[in-house]
Formats: sequence, structure tokens, C-alpha cells
Amino acid sequence: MKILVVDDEALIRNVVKEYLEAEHFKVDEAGDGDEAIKLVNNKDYDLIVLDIMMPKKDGFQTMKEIKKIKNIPVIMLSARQEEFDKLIGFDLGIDDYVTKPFSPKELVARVKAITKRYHNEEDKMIFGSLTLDDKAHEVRIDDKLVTLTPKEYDLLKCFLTNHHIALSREQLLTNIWGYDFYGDDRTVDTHVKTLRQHLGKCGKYIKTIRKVGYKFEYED
Amino acid sequence: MKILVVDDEALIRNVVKEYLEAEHFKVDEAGDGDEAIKLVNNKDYDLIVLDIMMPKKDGFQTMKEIKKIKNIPVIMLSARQEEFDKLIGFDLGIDDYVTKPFSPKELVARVKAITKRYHNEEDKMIFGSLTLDDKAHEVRIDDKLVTLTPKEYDLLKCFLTNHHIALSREQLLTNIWGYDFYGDDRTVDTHVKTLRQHLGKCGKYIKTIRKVGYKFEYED
DNA sequence: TTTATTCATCACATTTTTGTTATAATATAG
DNA sequence: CTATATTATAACAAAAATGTGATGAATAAA
Repeated sequence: MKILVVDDEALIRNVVKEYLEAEHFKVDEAGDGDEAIKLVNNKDYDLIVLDIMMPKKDGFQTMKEIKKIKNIPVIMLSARQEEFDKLIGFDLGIDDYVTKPFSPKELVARVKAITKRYHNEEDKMIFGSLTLDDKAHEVRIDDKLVTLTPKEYDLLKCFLTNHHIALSREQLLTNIWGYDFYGDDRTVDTHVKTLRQHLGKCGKYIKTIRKVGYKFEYED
Repeated sequence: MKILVVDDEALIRNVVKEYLEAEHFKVDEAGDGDEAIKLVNNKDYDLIVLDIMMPKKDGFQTMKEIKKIKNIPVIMLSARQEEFDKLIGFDLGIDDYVTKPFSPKELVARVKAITKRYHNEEDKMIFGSLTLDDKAHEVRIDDKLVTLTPKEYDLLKCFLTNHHIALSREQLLTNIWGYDFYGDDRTVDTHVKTLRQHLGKCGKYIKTIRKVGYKFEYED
């Protein structure tokens, strides 16, 4: 995941870079718009953090030119809120913006949000080699599609959204079967059984908690 | 839970230290930034209370350097509100701040809030190295998972929620076994035995009270 | 309608947990 | 210190909970 940080102030660039690198992003720097454009021409970035106020070529113009080359998500940095009021009229495809003074933590959070959105990972739940993509209604293990029955799918989804939390059979029944299900508790057991079978090596992440129910626990 | 207090004024350090120690935190002191950095290199702290205005190296710079070594939550102390206005632009990961003159109680409250948040301990019962996470239905000793039988788990949970309180066998029976249990009193003894075994070094916190029953008593 | 899937329940196997007993260890009162 | 009351421990059989495969009913698909 590579990010380009464009700002004329080296201090700001450094702070941003350090924070992003701490989150395992790879970061390049550019001191002005032209340098940024050159870099975009030669390398692929997943996101650009771009300051508006820059001496030679402002963030505005820079973005225009970059968007002609490649469609890369952009987070804009502005010195003051007012600068944005100008900006908003010119929707050039800004994905997000942050006003200075900004907290690097906030910036990192926004970067993460955008890269996720961009890579369509919003509705994916990932636990090691097991992924559930709710939008696609797909479950994969090592990128290989796993077909589950509807109940199994709902059950797995419930486990993943509540991973680390012990769920009683009753909770699972009301959550998945509905509050008006008056059947046997042990129906859950059967579905857990088949779900475990279908999940193969990942089946073991569904732990049995005696006298309580089940729990999805990845790692340990 | 270890805390490092960094301030050039010994008086402030002492006040903070005393208050934190009253809440069973372990506290180290540093009189300047370099001393603090040295300590961070050698020891593990859960939180740092850091004064901004210090003669040789200010809190700012100190924090920058500390964050390069380890990611430890920081509470900043400033003399006046205005100092923060400068600071906020360069938020390098401050978790909270307190302006002087501050109430020690408030500081302690913030310290507690942050350490809890940081260790995700909102719903955990913690007694030294023993933790019970009821949501996850998990018991750990020194972060190592301990497997208990259902009755042992219930028993421990009952002891922890009523720590410091003597519980008769009858109370335990009605609480855990149910009011309609007509078995032997001695049943409790057996389960206390196995529970103690499973708790290892923490087993000794379950005290026997002759002629009465048992009590969970954690002492520092 | 026919066919295929999915589902809920049952019955039995397997595993874990539990209560009791008998006996040893320990504390307390006299 | 001794006798007695009380608790700790170990072993084991009974009970309970869960895993599993089979089956017919229900549902959806063709």
C-alpha cells in the first residue's frame, strides 16, 4: 500500500510519513506539485495526501493534472477551514480532507478508511485465510470459494461479527432463526457441525463452550 | 501497571506520584526529557505523564523521541491553556492532556480511563495477574488461557463479583447450583479444590473461612 | 409437477463434568 | 497436647452436554 505525501513543509511531510509508516504504509514524499506529478507518472500510488497551499503550484492545480494521468484517491490538507469553502465548489474528486492543525492519528484513520473503501474491503471480514464478503455474499478460504447453505452463512456471519464473544444457543437462535422460533436448542449444534465441516481447516476457530454455547476465536 | 512521570519540578512529580500510588500504580520519575527517554528504553511503561514546559528538552520533543522507541500512551501537562493551541497542530499521538493547576483526582481519573481503554479492559475483572472476561467467557493468568469447567467458571465469577465478601456454602449453592439443589454441602469444597488447582498460583486468593465458607481476597 | 437442497429433529456415540464417597490433613477448643 | 470438628484430596460412577449420522419434512429450483 503506497502513499504519496505532497507538502512544501518538510516538517509536515515527516510527521505524516512517520505516522503512516508506523501503520505499515510505504510513503514517498514530494515537495511541490511538479515533483508529485513526476512521481505519479513513474510509480503507482494507492493514495495521495496533498497540501492545498503550496508556493509554485497549488494543490488544486496539482490534483487536476494528476487526475488526468491516473485516478488515485486524494486526501487534501488545508491550512484553514475557509480554504475549503472555496474548494467545495470545485469537486475534482477529493475523497476526503483534513484541516490543519490536524492530528496525525485522524489523518491515518482517514487514510485507512479510504484505502479500504477503494479496495472494496469495507464489508469483508478477514480472519487469517478466512474471509467473508457480505456484499458479494461470499466466503473464501485461501481465496477459494466455499459454498455454504443460507443458515450456515448467517451463522458464520454472526460468529464473525461477534468474534471473541461467547454466544449462547438461544442468542444464536433469536439472532438467526428469529425470536419466534420455538424449536430445539440443539438445532444450532447441527448447523455448527455442518458449518465446521464446510470451513475445513478453519472450522476449529468455532470453539465450543460447554454449558454456554459457541464462540468464534481466531488466533490462540 | 507502570507509569512514568516526567516533570522538572520535583514537587509536582511527588504529588502526582503519591496520588497514583494510592491507586496501586507503580510510578517512576524523570526530571527531564533525556532521563525519561533513557528509562523508556530500559523499562516498559503503560503510560507516561509528561510536562510540556521543561528547561532542557520540552515535552514535545521528548514525546517525539519516545514515540520512536515505543508506542506508549501519553498524557500531557501544560502550564496554561494557550500552550496547547500551539501543541494541537502537532499532535503526535497525545491521548489526553491536563492543564495546570490540575486536580490530582482528575489526573488519576484520566490515567485510569486511558489505561483501561488501551488494554480493552472495559468488561474484564482484573485481580493482579488473574483476569476474567465474561463476554469472551475466558479466564487468564499472566495472559495465559486457563480452561475451567462450567461450575468452576461460575464459582470463580461469583467469587470475583463478591470479592472481599465471605460466602457460605449455602449461598454458593443457591447462587450457582440453584435454589432447588438438594445435594451435599461438601460439593462446594470439591469444586473449590479443583478451582484452586486450576488457578495455580492464584488459587491462594480463595481463602477458607472455617465454620463459614470461602472468600476471594486479593492482596497486593 | 418433479427434483434437489436445505432443514429440524431424533437416536446413539463420545466426551466432559459432576456429586458422592472414603480417607487424609489441618485447624481449633479445651 | 489431645480430641474433635472442619476442610482438603483422590477416586470413581453417574449424569450431563456435545458430536455425529440418519431420516423425513419443508422449501426452493427446474
